[in-house]
Amino acid sequence: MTRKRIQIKKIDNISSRQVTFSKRRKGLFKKAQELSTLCDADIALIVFSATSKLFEYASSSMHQVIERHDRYSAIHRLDRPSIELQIESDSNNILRKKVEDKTRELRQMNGEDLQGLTLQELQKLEEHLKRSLTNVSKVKDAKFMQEISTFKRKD
Amino acid sequence: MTRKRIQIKKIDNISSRQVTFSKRRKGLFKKAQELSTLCDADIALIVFSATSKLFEYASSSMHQVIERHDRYSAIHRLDRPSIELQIESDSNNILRKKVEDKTRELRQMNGEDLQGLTLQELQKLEEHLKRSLTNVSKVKDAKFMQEISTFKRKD
DNA sequence: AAAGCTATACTTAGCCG
DNA sequence: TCGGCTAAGTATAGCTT
Repeated sequence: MTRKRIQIKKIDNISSRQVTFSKRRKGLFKKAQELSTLCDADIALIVFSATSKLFEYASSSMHQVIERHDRYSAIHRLDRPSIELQIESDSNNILRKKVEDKTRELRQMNGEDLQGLTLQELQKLEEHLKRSLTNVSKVKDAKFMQEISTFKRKD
Repeated sequence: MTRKRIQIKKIDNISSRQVTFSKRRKGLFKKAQELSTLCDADIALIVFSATSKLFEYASSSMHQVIERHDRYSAIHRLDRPSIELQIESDSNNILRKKVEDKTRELRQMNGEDLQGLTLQELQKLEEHLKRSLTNVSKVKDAKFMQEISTFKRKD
């Protein structure tokens, strides 16, 4: 039990340091991913353990965020050949693509980013939203009636 | 007061999204620095806001951590595929979670899987869909008028 | 050493000025 | 918009298994 408040300084005991590292690392990565989702931020997190093991998280792709950071920082680093060698895993690429697609779909379902769509696509989207709305309203009304009758029965 | 638990999905309201971004970003950076101190880890954290502003933290130097990351990636990709697989599976899990979240959100936007929602949530979803529909209709009508006038000009 | 528990510390969503 | 508040949600230190 966290029955004590701890000081933020290097933990002496090696095994409890490792346990804490693993727990807090997990928490940190979770927070990073939550921030990215909640606020639509692009995040890269690189963690090297004291034993030089690498753990990383990137909301889009590590390569992309680092490149973007470099550009933003306006630091000239022409000698970065190693990064070009990075071959993303197929599985990651597929998942990333999936996230990208669903993000775009959600945006359009929200009525954003519509300028690229054709008239036909817009009509289809409009029909889709009407059907969704009808469904949601139906379920909501049913729920409402249900709550009313539950309330009445209590009298 | 945090009197409610929130869903991890993009926050609709822009100003509360910005407030949350600023608060959680601060928390994330604090956690990163604590982990670094407690466990002697070397950490780099890069955050781009939705408006493309850069926020960064590095326990040593950003440049150094990125270089180290590149070296590690390059070396271990060649020599130690097992560690790469470990990292990949972490990253895959996060991506999978993201796909899952977005899939659920899309289903609800489609008017499916609504039985778990409260009356309040259903009302909110209904309002959301109405706003989206209004937007889409507006863009569609504008496009329609535009195409009509293009057509007329051709005669 | 790894996994699980829980009391406590910490974080934060929604509100107010 | 901003900074501060606080109830409620979440993370985790130290313990147990």
